[in-house]
Amino acid sequence: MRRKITLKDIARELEVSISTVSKALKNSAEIGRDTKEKVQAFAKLYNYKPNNIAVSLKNKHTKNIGVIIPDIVHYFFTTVFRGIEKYANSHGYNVIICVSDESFDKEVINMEMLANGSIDGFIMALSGETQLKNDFSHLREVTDQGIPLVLFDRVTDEIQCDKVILNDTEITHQAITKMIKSGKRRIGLLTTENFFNVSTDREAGYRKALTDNGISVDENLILTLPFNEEIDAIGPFIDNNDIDAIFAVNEIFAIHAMGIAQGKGIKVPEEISFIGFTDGWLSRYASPGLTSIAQHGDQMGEIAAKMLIDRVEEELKSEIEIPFRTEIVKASIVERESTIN
Amino acid sequence: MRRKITLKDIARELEVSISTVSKALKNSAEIGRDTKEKVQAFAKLYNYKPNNIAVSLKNKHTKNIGVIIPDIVHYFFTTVFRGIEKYANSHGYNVIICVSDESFDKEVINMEMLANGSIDGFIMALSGETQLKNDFSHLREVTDQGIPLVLFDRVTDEIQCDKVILNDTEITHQAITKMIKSGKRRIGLLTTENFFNVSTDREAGYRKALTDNGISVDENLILTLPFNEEIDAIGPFIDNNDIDAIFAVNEIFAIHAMGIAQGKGIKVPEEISFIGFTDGWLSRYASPGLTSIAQHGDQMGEIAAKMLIDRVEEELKSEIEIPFRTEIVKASIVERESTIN
DNA sequence: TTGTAGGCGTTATCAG
DNA sequence: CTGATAACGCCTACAA
Repeated sequence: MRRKITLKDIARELEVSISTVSKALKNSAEIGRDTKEKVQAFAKLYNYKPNNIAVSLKNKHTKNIGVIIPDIVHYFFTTVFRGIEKYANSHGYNVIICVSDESFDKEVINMEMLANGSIDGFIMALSGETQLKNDFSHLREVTDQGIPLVLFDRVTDEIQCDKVILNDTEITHQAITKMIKSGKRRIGLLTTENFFNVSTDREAGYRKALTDNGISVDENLILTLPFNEEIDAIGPFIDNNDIDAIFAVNEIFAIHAMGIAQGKGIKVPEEISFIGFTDGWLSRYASPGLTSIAQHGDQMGEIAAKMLIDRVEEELKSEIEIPFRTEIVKASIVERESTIN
Repeated sequence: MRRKITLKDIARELEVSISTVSKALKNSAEIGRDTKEKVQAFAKLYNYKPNNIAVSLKNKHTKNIGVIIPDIVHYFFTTVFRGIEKYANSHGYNVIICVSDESFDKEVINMEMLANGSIDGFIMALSGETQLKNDFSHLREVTDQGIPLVLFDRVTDEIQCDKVILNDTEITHQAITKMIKSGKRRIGLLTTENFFNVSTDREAGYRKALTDNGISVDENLILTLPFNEEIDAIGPFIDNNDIDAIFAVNEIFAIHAMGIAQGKGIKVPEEISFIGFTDGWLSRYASPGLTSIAQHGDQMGEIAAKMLIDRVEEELKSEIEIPFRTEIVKASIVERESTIN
């Protein structure tokens, strides 16, 4: 078990000084040709690689990005993460990922763990509890220390930082309008507790689309479902409201609702059509295929990573402050068989 | 923008030495009560936290675990990751995750990035290309340096290290036997290229179950599908082989096949029954619900993390060598409506 | 009870 | 062209 070799080891073996070795390996012009060659050959032979930790300590940046998301077994977050990882890796950064599990406390603990030098910046989506409590002191803590932060999807106006969001309101407006155009009038909305900014935005799009098309909003057609998968309310909701279309703020709700409708012998999409947010595996493989809103998580992730890394690297070079930006990713509607074209 | 405070800062402010501060914060008996109180109060006030990087450099371990998996948008890997993250976090470790994307080169690059001091050990599942090439020099490189490694699911006998695997052969045997017991005789197997150890193991279970039950293996009933989702072959496969059951080595193949069968008007499970590996969202929400093999990814992840952390921490304390272990997680069959009970 | 010094591995500045 | 020295932030054996 050959231990990792250090500059010091090379210096000792070659009977030169540590700094000579360091410079030789960087091909510094200060070092003589033969010394350089000797050192480089030796280093290659013993597979020398600088110790990341020591470099980090010296340079005061780690080339690590911290990502904190509410859940990993979740198509959308997974794709965002993939985008982050892809961009980060191709730019020499590693990704440390923590899962808040929708818990405020875990989010705080994770941030503290990482904020003590382990990472150069954060990319995160707020946990449900954090949005509920509306307490962002841990984020402020971090930004006050000058650690760059990029929020995506689940964001808040309370914190000044870079953000990447979806055009939730607009795309929902489009989707609802599409349903109306296809002749639907009694369109149900399946949503989550409204402390989620995304649910609020989607509901706004829903309401506006209806009124823009001369349909008044019937509050009975809006069903708020709890966090966990308690879906018993969907059956009666369909039965009692003369519904002819359902828009759901996530894939699971949509698939559930469609299954329940099919179980009642209701024809999809003729009698009830369905659209769900998140164009994941479920939407693709449902039968009939579920028309859905593609959130382009990969793209959001790449943008978030780019914003963060750009900021990190700018701050290294210059002292000029970059203003915070909010990038909006445009969702798209993926048409399948659960809606009338 | 208040920068992070260091021991040196505290020492300067309080006009004591750095080591006094260091000891005081650790409640060392060497330090006088009032000095300790003064230092601790000051540290709390300014929210002092030791710099992880400096501690890592000093202690020569980072409290980071490197995880390398082939894919993240994949139910099974996601659950394993969740298990790893959960165990690691509760033991003060962070998780750095890299995605090999089934590519040998990416796997190598990622390992090299992390092996230079960033992590205390690796947990990984081999990429498809790595299993195909059968080249594990990058793993050996790492283990030779004394970096602990735990392989899970996609493993190899070529490398001596801790491993966590599923009882693939056995559970497949059980599942096939179950199908036979329910009256099925022409049982098809949908599998992937056999360089994956898991596919090989599952096929072995399939073959053994048939012969154990007096059914000879018909090679026409084994369909090998490529990596990507090329599924055109499934239709003819069903048509031409008088098939009455299908076992698939993953969820997607199973769902695809079931959809194709349903499209042909074939009754599930009476005419053809289905079982798929991976008890993910798709299996749960398919209609009919897909009977599937739960791989208990969370559990595999926790075990892998425990094995790794135990080894890392043992090596710090003592010099005794812990022998390598292979833990076997027992899968279970989740019965749904795609099979006859 | 407190402080000094050396070191973890690297880099950068400055002197020779 | 090469080397000594200091520094990044922390820890600890040893000295005072």
